[in-house]
Amino acid sequence: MTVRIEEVASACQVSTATVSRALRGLPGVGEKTRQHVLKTAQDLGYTPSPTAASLASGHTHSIGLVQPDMSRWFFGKILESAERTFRKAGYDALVYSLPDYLGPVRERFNPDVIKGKVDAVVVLSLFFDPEEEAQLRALGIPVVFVSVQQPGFAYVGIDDEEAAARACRHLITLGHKRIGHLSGQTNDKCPVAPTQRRREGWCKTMERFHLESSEDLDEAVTIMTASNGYLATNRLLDRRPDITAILASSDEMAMGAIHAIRSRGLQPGRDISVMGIDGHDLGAAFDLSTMAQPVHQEGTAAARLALDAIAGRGSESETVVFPTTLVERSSAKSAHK
Amino acid sequence: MTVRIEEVASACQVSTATVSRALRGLPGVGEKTRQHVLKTAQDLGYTPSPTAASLASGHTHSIGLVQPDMSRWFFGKILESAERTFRKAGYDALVYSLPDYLGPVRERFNPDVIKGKVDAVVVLSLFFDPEEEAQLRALGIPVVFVSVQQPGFAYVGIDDEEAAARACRHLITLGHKRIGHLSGQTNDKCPVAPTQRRREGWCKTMERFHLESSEDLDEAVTIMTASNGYLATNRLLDRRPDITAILASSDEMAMGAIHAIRSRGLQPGRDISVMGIDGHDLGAAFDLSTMAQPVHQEGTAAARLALDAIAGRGSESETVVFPTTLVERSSAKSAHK
DNA sequence: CTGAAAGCGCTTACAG
DNA sequence: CTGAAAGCGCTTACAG
Repeated sequence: MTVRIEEVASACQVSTATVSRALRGLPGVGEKTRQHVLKTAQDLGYTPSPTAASLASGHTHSIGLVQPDMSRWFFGKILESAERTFRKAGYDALVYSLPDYLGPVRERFNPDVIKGKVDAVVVLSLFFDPEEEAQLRALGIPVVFVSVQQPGFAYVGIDDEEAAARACRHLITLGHKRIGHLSGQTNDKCPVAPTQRRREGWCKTMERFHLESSEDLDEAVTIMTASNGYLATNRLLDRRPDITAILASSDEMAMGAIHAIRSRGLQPGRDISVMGIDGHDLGAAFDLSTMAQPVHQEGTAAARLALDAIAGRGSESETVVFPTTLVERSSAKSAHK
Repeated sequence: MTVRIEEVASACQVSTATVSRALRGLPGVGEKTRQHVLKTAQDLGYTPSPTAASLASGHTHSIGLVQPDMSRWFFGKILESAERTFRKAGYDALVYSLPDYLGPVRERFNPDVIKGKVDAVVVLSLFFDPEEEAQLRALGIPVVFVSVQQPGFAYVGIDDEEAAARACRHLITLGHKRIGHLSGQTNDKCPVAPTQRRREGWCKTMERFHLESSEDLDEAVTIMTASNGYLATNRLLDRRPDITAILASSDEMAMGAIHAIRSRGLQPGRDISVMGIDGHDLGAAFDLSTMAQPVHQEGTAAARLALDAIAGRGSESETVVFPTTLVERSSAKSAHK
């Protein structure tokens, strides 16, 4: 704020150009000069004005992170991992919350708010309509989508259908035949939303094993929270008392399912099995079996993709799909009938 | 990126100064001129360069949010509420993660990384040493601390000691006499860390009722996670099988306690009562009784305090303390002996 | 109510 | 290897 490059320059008897080059480690500066500049800058407590540097260079050294709600586990996890990766590389993380569940249709994203503020954008769990997509493209900066794939853009995620299919197969292997499903709804037209693909995984797997996969066995909620999972499970069990297992589209919903089962005086795993998907940190405390996704790696990968794109490396629409892992705990056990 | 203020000005036959004033709603612009400028800017798709505006005005319209780990529930919650408040006011949120549990002493905060990038800073759950504090002050911008009070700075939080005391009294009222405590450790010397004050609340209350509050009844962990709460509870119960209730310094630890109790074949509430502090979203799924803090209000209040300080309103070291609420669920019930 | 012009503090061709 | 100078795109006194 107070000491500027000019002062460092005059103190060193060099031009501001040389100070600028020396400080940023650019070539074309004599070793002695560089050392002198570095020391002087240090002594004077000089910090370059990021705002002036941005204006002059055209680079902001900031990344925009657009997501629905950072207080939710998955988003917080991805954001944290991405932020650390960005910070190590010298980038700041600008977070934008764009709630997608406050109405039937979420608020549109206006890329103007980040125009000129970031060098790249990472979008979590949001699907953009053609207009938003066009505006985003018009920004002329790299964009990476996480969790929900946007055609033509870089993407990081898991194979949601396969994850659900494996969870479902696990329950079938344990001897379950009537397996209910807890799914989420998307307020926007988004066929690639994870919850839709997970539902597909359940549905197709059930069919493949000639088991029922009717709508009657599927209960959808608006937001996939534990409390909605609780309510949905009660509705499901009231309607279909013959169910012996439940596959939830997310661990948080699965936790709600476990809560509901317990509050009915039943025991998860023994009376009704439950499987989730995600690998939530609190899953262990619920003894929840799940298909875990490598959240930390996903966040880091998304950040790296953005960083690579800024550096001109990698393709514009690179896709990284991580494998999921079966985590067996006591919420899913053999069916005994 | 492409259309600049100059173009809008010449299209309107006015100076850039007038365009600037008109667009920002400043006084001193004729109504007709303003409308014309607004429309032209709109038609041309003009968006002011934030970076140029910052350099010229000295304001960044960004707020720095410094915290240990946004993937943890409490931080994510506060961040989300603060971000929305900032965004409504036209401010961007720059998030900085400064892990405080990766070693015996956390990494020092270097305010240089945010120098010139933000108009104010909100610090969550971090206590700064004299050097960090001095550097922070040197930034010359408003700073608001949340959760951990830093003398001389604005603060938003709850009365942690009182919250723990009330939780403890609740258990005593239910007839419990041997109440164990799960606490956290602070790696830095910080007597005002919430977990320390909560421990005080338990300790003093037990003493007041002439009940045991020895170290033997207190089990401390490094990070207050559910898994550490699980381990700590097992250690505590192995050592003191006479305990009938546990007060945890955080809901996440309480969840671990409930997990431990269940895995011992016991039933929370019936065999051993558990109380937490925080009001975690997943508390209901655990049937966890707790002293809830108004997290959303705290995040909003912290943001408002920062905004007010930027606007020159409010005192430099304003303090906002929110009340906590007893939430009774089935994890804490009457002792039957 | 409006404009000309300096200034914010850097970076970057362009010369040498 | 180093410097002079233009330029990044706004905002803000200062005049009128």
